[in-house]
Amino acid sequence: MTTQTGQPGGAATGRATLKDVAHRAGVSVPTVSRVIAGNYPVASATRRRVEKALRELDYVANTHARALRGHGAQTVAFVLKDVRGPSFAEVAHGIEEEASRRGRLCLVCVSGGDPARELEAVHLMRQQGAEAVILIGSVRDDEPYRRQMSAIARSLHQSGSRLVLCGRPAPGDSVPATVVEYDNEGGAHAITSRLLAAGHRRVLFFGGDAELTTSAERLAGYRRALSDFGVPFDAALVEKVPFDRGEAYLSMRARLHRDRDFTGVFALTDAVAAGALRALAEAGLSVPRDVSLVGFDDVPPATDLRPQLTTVHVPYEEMGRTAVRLALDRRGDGPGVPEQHVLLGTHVVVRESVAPPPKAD
Amino acid sequence: MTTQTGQPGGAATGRATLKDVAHRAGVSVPTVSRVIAGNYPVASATRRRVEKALRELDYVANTHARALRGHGAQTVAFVLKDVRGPSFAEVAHGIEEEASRRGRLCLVCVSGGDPARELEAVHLMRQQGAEAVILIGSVRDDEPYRRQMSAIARSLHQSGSRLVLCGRPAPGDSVPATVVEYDNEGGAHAITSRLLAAGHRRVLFFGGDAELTTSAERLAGYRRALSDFGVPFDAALVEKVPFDRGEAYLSMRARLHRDRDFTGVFALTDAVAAGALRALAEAGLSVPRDVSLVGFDDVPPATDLRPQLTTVHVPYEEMGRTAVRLALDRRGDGPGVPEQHVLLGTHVVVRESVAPPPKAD
DNA sequence: CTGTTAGCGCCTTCAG
DNA sequence: CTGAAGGCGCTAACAG
Repeated sequence: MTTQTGQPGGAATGRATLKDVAHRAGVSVPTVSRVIAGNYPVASATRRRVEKALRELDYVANTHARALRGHGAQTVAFVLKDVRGPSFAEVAHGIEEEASRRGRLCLVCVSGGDPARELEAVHLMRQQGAEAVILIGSVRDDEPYRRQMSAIARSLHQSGSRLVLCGRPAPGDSVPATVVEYDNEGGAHAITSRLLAAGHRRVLFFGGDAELTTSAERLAGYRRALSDFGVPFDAALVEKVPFDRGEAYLSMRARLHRDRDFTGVFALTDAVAAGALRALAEAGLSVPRDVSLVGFDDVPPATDLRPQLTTVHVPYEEMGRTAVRLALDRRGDGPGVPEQHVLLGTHVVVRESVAPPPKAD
Repeated sequence: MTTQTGQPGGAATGRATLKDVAHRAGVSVPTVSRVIAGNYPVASATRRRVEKALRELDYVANTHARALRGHGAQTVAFVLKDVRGPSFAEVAHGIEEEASRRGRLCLVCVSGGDPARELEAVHLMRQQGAEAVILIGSVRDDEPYRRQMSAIARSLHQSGSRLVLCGRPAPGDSVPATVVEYDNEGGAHAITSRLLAAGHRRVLFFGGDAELTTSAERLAGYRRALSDFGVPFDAALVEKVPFDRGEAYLSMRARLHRDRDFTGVFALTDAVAAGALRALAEAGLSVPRDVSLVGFDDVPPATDLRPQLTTVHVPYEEMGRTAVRLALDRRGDGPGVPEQHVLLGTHVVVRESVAPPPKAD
């Protein structure tokens, strides 16, 4: 590595170091360092020579050496299930924008929804000394989850970093973590209420693995709305289907083959709604004339559907931005009052997919 | 930092270091290192004590120190315009999957399409000593671009890293960069030919900034198809519109207001097609009965459109994977034969949005 | 089997 | 204004 030829300045291979630059400029290493930092007096003749050498050798500082020396790595890390999901992508975008606004680089990992992979990713990020580790998306909220998150939060906290939980529940009180959630239950309540207010009484809750917090919370909102309207809950109207548009299509097709005992559908996500819509259309059912349909997420493709989807807006991008902001601004606080919890609002976006149920009930 | 209390093992703040662990286990630092590496004989009694201390102190290695010591940072870096674009997201996913399969962490930056921001990102990534720097997406292929990319490629190459250009042209020959492109021109030719073969003669080329390579190449394919079918090119049938669905909608609405002098539309991307479709539908034009419409990209939401979009499939995810694979496998090669160039194939996916033009021509 | 020594690239004292 | 010395955390050589 560097110049082992004895000849100063004849960089052979590898990146040029301060030493190489110093040799070439005929000065000492600290002088070069000072020219770069610019926060110390250096004779302008010297400075010019150094700057020339810097340019000629195409010098770039070594972040690792810098991180080792003092100021840790200026990085923000995050883990998500899959960047291809539009809602995840929005969160990621928010994180990246806010991080880069603050001069930070981002580390990403995808977990594919596998908790073990997520843990592994966290481990790598811890090794990197990331300033914040942001974990995104729904989980099974069980004991192991809480225990693990608490442990991670504490480890990170102790090493001067911060765990941020985004769109997933806090693992318990007095755990030094930042939690940024959005109002799943409220959004689900509001959108279900729309359907109910329009006169629907048989509303299919379509999609979701009840084990996952997102599904559970949306289901809870659905049930509360039902109860507000005095409509009894019917377990037969809860259809369990994966998050995916293709699966959703198949699932709705099967359901329609079995029965059509509903006039409204609350799809767990916009993508699921898209799949459902296709099955509905193929079955000769018109939305919203025969069946009303709503989604959740308000991702851009929701406006490409015909009819355009009435759905719940979730501030995903803001969630990402907030995660970074809170984690970074909180740095330097002592161990006092370590928890932080933010709940972002959601709201219904009315478009074209809801109408009163058909008369012939 | 670390344990300055004099009391061994009483880690106060900051992450535990090998020294802390060594103190607590009553051994020397290298011994701990050896236990961790596991590639050296250590007495099992000692090993157990060390492992206990490791656990108790919640030790994690410091990547920066490791990177500094020898084997550089095990990271792959990439820059893209915006993760929210489905096609970009697919590339990103391919990169992340392949990188994590090889135990690498990913560094990301978004540029917003601004070359200056992109350059800045590259600089940061160079400082990080990333094993590969992958630049994704369309560019203006001018002299400054080529010069800059060549310079970056050479710098990176010299420091043992690698520049990968993904979905953008090579900056010239004998530049030590890896280029992974896909066949824009061929895809555009094929899909335009579909329209032409169905009998269309007035095909609107809808969307795109001709300055950008992607647009230019797709336009070239369109023109070649025209020429193959003996249809004269008409500049009035080239509508310049941004990549965005919303802009596309507005643009198509305006166009339809002006004239309807076409029976087929080749939208530059699926998102643009979605916007166009909406305007078409609102104008009372049925696709494909009145107008045929095709897109490019074959992203998942293309199947949510009604009718489902006939489009060109682009292997975005594979592009990402290939980028990582080539960059990492090529490491250790000498300076000989440094260029690498891969052109991935594209193909038409026939769905429902193309039909013969209406009879009443 | 284990400890001592040295140095990766950088920056911050401290002396000139 | 500039150089010499030391150390961040880790690992690879060498001793013992």
